[in-house]
Amino acid sequence: MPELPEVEATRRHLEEAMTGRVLVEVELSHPRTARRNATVDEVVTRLSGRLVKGVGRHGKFLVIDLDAGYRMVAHLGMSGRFSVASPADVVPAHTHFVATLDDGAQIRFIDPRTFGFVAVFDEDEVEMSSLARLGPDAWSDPPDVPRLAESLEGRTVPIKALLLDQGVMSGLGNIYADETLHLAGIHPLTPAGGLGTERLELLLSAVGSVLEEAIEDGGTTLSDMAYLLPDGRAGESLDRLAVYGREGSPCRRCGTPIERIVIRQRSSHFCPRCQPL
DNA sequence: AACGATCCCTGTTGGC
DNA sequence: TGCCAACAGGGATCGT
Repeated sequence: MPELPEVEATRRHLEEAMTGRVLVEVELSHPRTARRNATVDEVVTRLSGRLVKGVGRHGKFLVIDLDAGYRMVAHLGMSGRFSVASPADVVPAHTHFVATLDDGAQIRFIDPRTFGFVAVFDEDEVEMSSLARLGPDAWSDPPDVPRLAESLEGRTVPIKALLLDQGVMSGLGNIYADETLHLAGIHPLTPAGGLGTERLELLLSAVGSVLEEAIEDGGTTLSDMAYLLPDGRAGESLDRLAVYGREGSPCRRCGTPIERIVIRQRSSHFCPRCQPL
């Protein structure tokens, strides 16, 4: 499922394809994809004719700067992906959004489960949106140890749940949160507020290296997931995963079978020997 | 305020 | 072999 590395890989493709281009025609065919705005028509009207000034990212949100004071904000959700295509290319099932650029290319948003969205906000609306409540980006602007310690002070919530809290630090999802905790040697049920300076340093270091490596690989494509890069290629990070989806398989470090538990209704994978509680 | 549960959605999978 | 329930989870929302 798309997390920070997959969104960053997507951002790079969209930046190349969209920067300096004009959205000459916009089609939006699914109301759920437009649900952050008032109506489907509002999204289409606001986007049509806009010049793309740049393509950014905050956590798992894509933030595309437009002229006239608008920002296109998109989230891939569980199953969303963008495609940079030619109008002649076959349109995949579940294509809910298509923007045709002034060079003829098409930016398409394909999202079977419709957890993702495409929105367009003015400045005031961005302030009111969930974007404004995001913590610092886990890769490009990670908190330092004192700042993270302050966020975690007194928190009893398991560290795994806290890594998924986008208000503390944004970009990690279930896969890379598990991978990060394994690399740092921290049990996912460890109370967040109980981590000392030394383990917080390990944790932040692990966040950086896990994300860096995944970005180099173009993200993770799971066998049962639709995530693909905008050029149609699959991410290549799957074979590197140490714990996610490896319940019962030997830990790559010590050989102990990987265990799976449920935390906050989500699977957590860990090595009981490398990550003692 | 902090924390936990539920809901949304559909392609894939596993059990019978 | 075929069918269907269970499963996957990011973020919004609500209850405790």
